[in-house]
Amino acid sequence: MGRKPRCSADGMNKGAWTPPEDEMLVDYVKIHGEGKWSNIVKETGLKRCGKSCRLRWMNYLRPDIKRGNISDDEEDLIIRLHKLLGNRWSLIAGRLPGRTDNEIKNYWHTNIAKKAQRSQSRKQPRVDRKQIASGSENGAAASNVKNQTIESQNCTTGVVVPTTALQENNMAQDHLVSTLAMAPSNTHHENESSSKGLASGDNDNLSSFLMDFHYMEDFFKILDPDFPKLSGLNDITSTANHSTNTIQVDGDHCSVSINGCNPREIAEFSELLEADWTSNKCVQAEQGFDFMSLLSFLDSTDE
DNA sequence: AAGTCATCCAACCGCGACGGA
DNA sequence: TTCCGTCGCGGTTGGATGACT
Repeated sequence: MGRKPRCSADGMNKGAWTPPEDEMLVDYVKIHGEGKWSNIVKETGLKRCGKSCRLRWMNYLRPDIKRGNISDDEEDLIIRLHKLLGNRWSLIAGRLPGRTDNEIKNYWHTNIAKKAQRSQSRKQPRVDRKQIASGSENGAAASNVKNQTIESQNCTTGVVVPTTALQENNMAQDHLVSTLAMAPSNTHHENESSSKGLASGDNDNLSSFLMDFHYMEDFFKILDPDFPKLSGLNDITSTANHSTNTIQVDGDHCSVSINGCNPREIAEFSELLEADWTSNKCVQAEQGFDFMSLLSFLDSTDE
């Protein structure tokens, strides 16, 4: 694939942006809108590569950027979403209006991860980043420590609790809804969610269906900015043929079938499930979706 | 006051995905 | 189908700044 030369390779500026450069970029975006970043260089003479322009705009110049400290609520949301999505910072940022993926990523590494590290292992020696960068033996050891920390954040508890009892699943679903009740303000969760259990008799299908979409309504609301078609779940589930909307486990592979969703959305969602959920044993082939395991997964923080 | 250490965060880099020719 | 240009993402770096001695 033809890779463009690095920004520094053709006389482009590097480092911190100056106010005039910011101004040029803002003016350009005002007129032409976002995108076509590579054209900025040609059309404005700004000595920054398109990539750098995009980054500057997305992370700093965008008018809807929220400044200031991450609130407790936002931190809580980040932690929960990270459990669910892993290091998919852009997805997480999509649920925090005004926050950027870079900001959240930085916040995670400087605050949340640190908290986890402290609580996980007070015995670990302090990690000097310079040592890590040096590649020395000590640096390698420090790097290992760092990796361990990161792994500890990527919760891998995944204790699979056998969940055959209907009541248990209902309780789990209630918990799930409340656990995930941190969607953007445009969504809210009603107590009625708890009534969407398996008591309808659908549990006969548990062996083949991961879940019925009735039970995942709240979850999909959270995902809706990325899977917009899923946000119409109310419509889907209110119809009699909702049984055609399925998430199914076949061996180690998740497959998703959703009416009205384009293949790409479905593929992305399938990938999410497979990468983040199946790997954490929240779902198991031939056993259906295990709410209790997901809850264990969500709750198994390293606090 | 000066030097050192620790922290934060803006910016860079490499890679994969995607779309158009 | 292949190639190329572009975009977007996640990991990483390093300069600026504050805290500490």
